[in-house]
Amino acid sequence: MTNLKQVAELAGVGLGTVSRVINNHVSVKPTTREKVLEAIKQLNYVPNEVARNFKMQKSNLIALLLPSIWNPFFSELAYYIEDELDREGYKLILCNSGGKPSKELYYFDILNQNKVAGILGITYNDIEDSLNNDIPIISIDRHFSKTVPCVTSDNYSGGRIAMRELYNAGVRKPAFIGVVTKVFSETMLRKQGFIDEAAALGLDYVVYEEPDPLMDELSFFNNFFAIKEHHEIDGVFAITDMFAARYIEQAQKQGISVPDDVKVIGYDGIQDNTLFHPILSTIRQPVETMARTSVRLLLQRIEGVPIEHDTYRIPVEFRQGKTT
Amino acid sequence: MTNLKQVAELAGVGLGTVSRVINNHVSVKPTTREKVLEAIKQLNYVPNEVARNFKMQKSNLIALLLPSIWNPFFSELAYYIEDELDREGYKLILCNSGGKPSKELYYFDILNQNKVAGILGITYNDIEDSLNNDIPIISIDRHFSKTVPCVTSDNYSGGRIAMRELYNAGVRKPAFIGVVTKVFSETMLRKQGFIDEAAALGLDYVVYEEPDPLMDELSFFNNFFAIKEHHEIDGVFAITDMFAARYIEQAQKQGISVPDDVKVIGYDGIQDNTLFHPILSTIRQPVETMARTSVRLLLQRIEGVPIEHDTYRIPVEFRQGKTT
DNA sequence: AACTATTATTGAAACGTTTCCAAAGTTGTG
DNA sequence: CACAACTTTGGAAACGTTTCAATAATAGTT
Repeated sequence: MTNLKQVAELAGVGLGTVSRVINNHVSVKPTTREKVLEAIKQLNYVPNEVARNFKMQKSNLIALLLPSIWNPFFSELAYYIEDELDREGYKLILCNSGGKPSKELYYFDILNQNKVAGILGITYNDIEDSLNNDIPIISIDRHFSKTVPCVTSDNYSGGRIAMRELYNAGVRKPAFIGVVTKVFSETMLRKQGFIDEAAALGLDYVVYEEPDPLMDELSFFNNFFAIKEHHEIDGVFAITDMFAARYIEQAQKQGISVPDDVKVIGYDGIQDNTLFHPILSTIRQPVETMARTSVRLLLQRIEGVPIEHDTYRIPVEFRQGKTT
Repeated sequence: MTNLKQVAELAGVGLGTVSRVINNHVSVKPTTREKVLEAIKQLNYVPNEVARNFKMQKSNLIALLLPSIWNPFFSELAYYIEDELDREGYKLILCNSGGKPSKELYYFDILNQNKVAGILGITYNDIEDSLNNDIPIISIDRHFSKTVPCVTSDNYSGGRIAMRELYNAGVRKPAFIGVVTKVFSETMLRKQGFIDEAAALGLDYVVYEEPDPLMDELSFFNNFFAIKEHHEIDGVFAITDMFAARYIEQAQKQGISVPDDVKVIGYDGIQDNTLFHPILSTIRQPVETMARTSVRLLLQRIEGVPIEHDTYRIPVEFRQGKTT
C-alpha cells in the first residue's frame, strides 16, 4: 500500500502539502496541487481511513442499535438511515440487541471502545447510567434523558386517530393490545391516545398488555383468548402491524372473522402489509422522514451544533386497508 | 480517556507488560498480572480499538454489501450474519447498493479505504476487475471468479422441486417469471431447474423475464399480462417470494384467482409469508445456515485457512402454503 | 533595492497501540 | 557458588495520518 510519504517524495513536496491537497485545504499553489494530484494518480494512492480515524481520534462510523433488523419496520428504517448516512460520508454499523438489556449494554461498551462517531438507538431498557457522554446519541421512540434527543412519530395522535377510525367503522367495544413498554417509551402514548379517545367517545374499552416484552406471541394470544370478556371485543388496535397480523392469524383460528366480527388497526405501515390477508388498516409512521431526521440531528450533535428540541414528533396518517 | 501508558505507570510496569496482560500473552508473572489488572480497574481503562486497528493494519469490521436491507429475505440474512459475527468479535457494516453497478463499485472502494477485514457480497454486477485481492470476500448467490467462494442455496434442485410440486398440484402449462440475472448468478439455476423438470414432464412452459433488473414491478406485470398466451398459464414459479406476492396481487386485479385459476410457488421462504394472502407455497432457503456458513468461511479466509470448495450449495425444501 | 506583508511549504511531533530485542531476573545443575 | 537455560520485563520503534510552529517564497510598497 502506498502512503502519504511516497506520494510526497514522488511529487517532490512535503508531507503536509500532500495532506492539504487531499483535504482540500486552501493554501496550496495550483501548480503544486497539480504535481501532487499527478503523483497520487500515478501511485494509485488512496488515503488510509484507519490511520486517519486514529489520528483524529474519531471514526466515521455510526452505529444503529435496534432490537432486530429482521423486523420489517426496522429494516425499512435502517434502509433510509444507511442512505442518509452514506450521503454524508458515514458508514453504518448494525447491532441487533434482541431487546435484551444485557445486549444493549454490551453493545454500548463495544461501540465505545470502537470510538464510533455517534449512535442511533432504539432501545428497550433503562441504560441511562451506562451512557458515555463522549458519544453523541439520538434515540428513536424512547426517552433517555433530557440530554438525549428523541425522534418519534406522533404516537399519541396516532392512538387517537386509530380509535376514532375504529369508531367510524362501527366499533363500540374496542381493545388495545401490545407488550408493556417502559414509562419512558414513546410507544406508550399510542395506548394513551387510544384510551383518551375511547373515553371521549364514552366507550367501554379493554387494554391487554403482555408484561414480559420477550414472551412469545403464541402464549400471549392463548392468554388473551382465554379471557371470556375478550370475545365481546369488536375492534382491536394493535401496537404494531406485525402484532396486528399475528392477532388476525390467531383470531381466525378462534373462528373470529376480520373485519366482519372484529375490526383491526395496526401501527407502522410496513411495506408488506398490502400483501397481508386481509390488507391491514394502519397508522402509517413516516419512516423515511424519521430516519433522515434522526441522522441529521445526530450529525448536528457530532459537529457540536446545539439541538433545539428534545423531542421531534413526526405526524402520522391513517391508511385504509380492508380490516376496518 | 486513559491509555496504556497511564495504566503502566500506575501499575509500576512497562508498556509491553500491560499490553501482554490485555492480550493474554503467556509470559507474565501472576503477581504482575494482578497489579496490572488492578490498575486497569482503578483507572477504568478500556483499550482503544481504533489505535489497535491502526497498529495492526486491519479492522474488526466486516461489510455486508447487498441490494437493499428493506427486502425481507436480506434482512433475515443480515440478522443471522450479525449474530454470527458478533460471536466472533466482529462488527457488521451495512451497505445498500440498490443493485446498481456504480454503487457496488463505490462501496468496494470505500470499504477498501476503510480496511475492512472482509466482505460478504450479494452483488448483481460484474465487478471482478475492481476486486482488491487484499480483502477476503465471500459471495452469496453469485459467482465472481474461482478465487471467490460462493455460498448459495441449491437453486437448481429448488427449481426442479418447484416445477414438480406445481405438476402435483395439477399444473400443465407452467410459467417461470423473474428478472434476468447475469450468467454468473446462481439464481439463474432456479430457472434452469424449472425448465429441465418441465421438459422431463413433457410440459409446454413459458419463461418470462424482465431484462432490466431495476424496472419497476408494475410495468413488468403490465407487459406480462399484455401477452395473450400468458392468460393460458395455470401455474407460476416466481424467482422470489416477493415477486410471487406481487404476481398474486396483480393477477387478482386481472380477475385471476389464486390458487383456483393459477397455482403459485415462490422462492425464499421469508418469514412473513404466513401473513400473505393466501399463504404462499414456496421453496424455503435455509437462510440461517447460509448466513452462518458464509461468516465461517469468511473468517477462515481472513485467518488464512484455505477453503476447500469454491461453491457451497445448501439444500432447500418445499414448504406447502395455500397457493398450490 | 530594501523592506514588509502575505502566502506557501516543510517536517517534527503526536495519536495509542503492538512487537521485538536486549536486559534483568529466576531457577536448576554440577 | 558459578554458570547455563529459561522466564519475565522494559521501552524504543513503527504504523499513516494531521497539525503546527518555523521557514521559505512571493508579491506589494516605498
